[in-house]
Amino acid sequence: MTAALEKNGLGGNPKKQPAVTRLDPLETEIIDLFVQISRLLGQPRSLAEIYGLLFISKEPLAMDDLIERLQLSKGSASQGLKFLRDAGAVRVVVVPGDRRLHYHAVAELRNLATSFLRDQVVPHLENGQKRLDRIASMVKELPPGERARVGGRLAMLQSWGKRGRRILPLVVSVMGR
Amino acid sequence: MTAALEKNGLGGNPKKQPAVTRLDPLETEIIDLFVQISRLLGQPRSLAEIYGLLFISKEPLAMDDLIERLQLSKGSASQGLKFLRDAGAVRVVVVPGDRRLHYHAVAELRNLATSFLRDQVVPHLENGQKRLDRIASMVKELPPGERARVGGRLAMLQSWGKRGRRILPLVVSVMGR
DNA sequence: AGTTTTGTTCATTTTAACTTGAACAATCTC
DNA sequence: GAGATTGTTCAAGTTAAAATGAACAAAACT
Repeated sequence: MTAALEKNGLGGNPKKQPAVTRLDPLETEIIDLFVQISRLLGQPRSLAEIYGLLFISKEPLAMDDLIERLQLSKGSASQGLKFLRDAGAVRVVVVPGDRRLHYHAVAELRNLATSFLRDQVVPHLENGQKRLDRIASMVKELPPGERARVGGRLAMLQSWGKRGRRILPLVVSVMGR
Repeated sequence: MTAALEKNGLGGNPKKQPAVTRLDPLETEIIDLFVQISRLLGQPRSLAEIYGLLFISKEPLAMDDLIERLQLSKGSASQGLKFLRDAGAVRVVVVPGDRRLHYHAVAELRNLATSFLRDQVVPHLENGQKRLDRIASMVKELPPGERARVGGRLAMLQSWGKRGRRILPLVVSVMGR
């Protein structure tokens, strides 16, 4: 265990180092909320912790800060921030006089929803569409009896896909503004 | 042995054992489609396999059939069917002259979407709402300066929750009929 | 140039979720 | 009522996803 995060007492810790600035109860509660959301959306916990802390922090934070306060490994922090950057959920902030990159949370729900759909949902739907096309061509080869029955099921699946795709703009519009 | 799953096409395999009544390519493809959807929705693969095979099967299938054709353990099959039953995604069919329960897939998208939302999404939202209330009461205790800033963030979260809940009926209506 | 700071990558370890199968219960058959 | 059939439960095992941390690269000081 690295010295940096050695002691972490809940009991008051001396002045000295900026030290293990523990999360206060409100921060903890907010982060837990994001962790819960991340489970619903199937995203890893560390992402939620990072985003959550950035969301509630007054000042932009550097990777160091996140590592210390959330007790993350360097690797998790780096990868998590990369993901959140790519998803447009956090933005880099340059703090004068500090070489480290800082981050703040993008809090516009519309942006978040849009990029989540674009990155996590749309690819699945497209992939599913390809698979459906393949299935459709297999069904054509079936003997007539089978073809009728299986064709009915196929039609259902196709309609599901269509409805799924119809939902997307709707979601965006409700999240919008 | 039920007649339903006897034939197996694919390179003829000797008589003797009923053997691994393998899935034909179309069944495989359909099941894979459901497996993919299950990943998007964060449900276990075995659920998708069971539902997928029932979805495309002409006749209702017994647990035995599922175990044999999907190579599942008894435990997975039993638990998977229980879950699907509870979720309203499959229904029990009594086949005269066979003591075993059989199952067929409920294919109405509206039903599926509704019970998915009810079981998997709504509880999260309610839980989140409770957490938000707890957070709101913590924010009240804050010194005025902090309270203003944090209050702004809190308001955002509350509005996210509201929008989330507004989406639900919308989804149901688009999936409906 | 050398040293320190900042950040990324990726092979390994850990964790949480899923699956397994043996024990058990309930019901039917003879 | 002994044995077979059908189905459930749950402790233990397996597996896939996520976290770790050491090695590395790039840039910024001195």
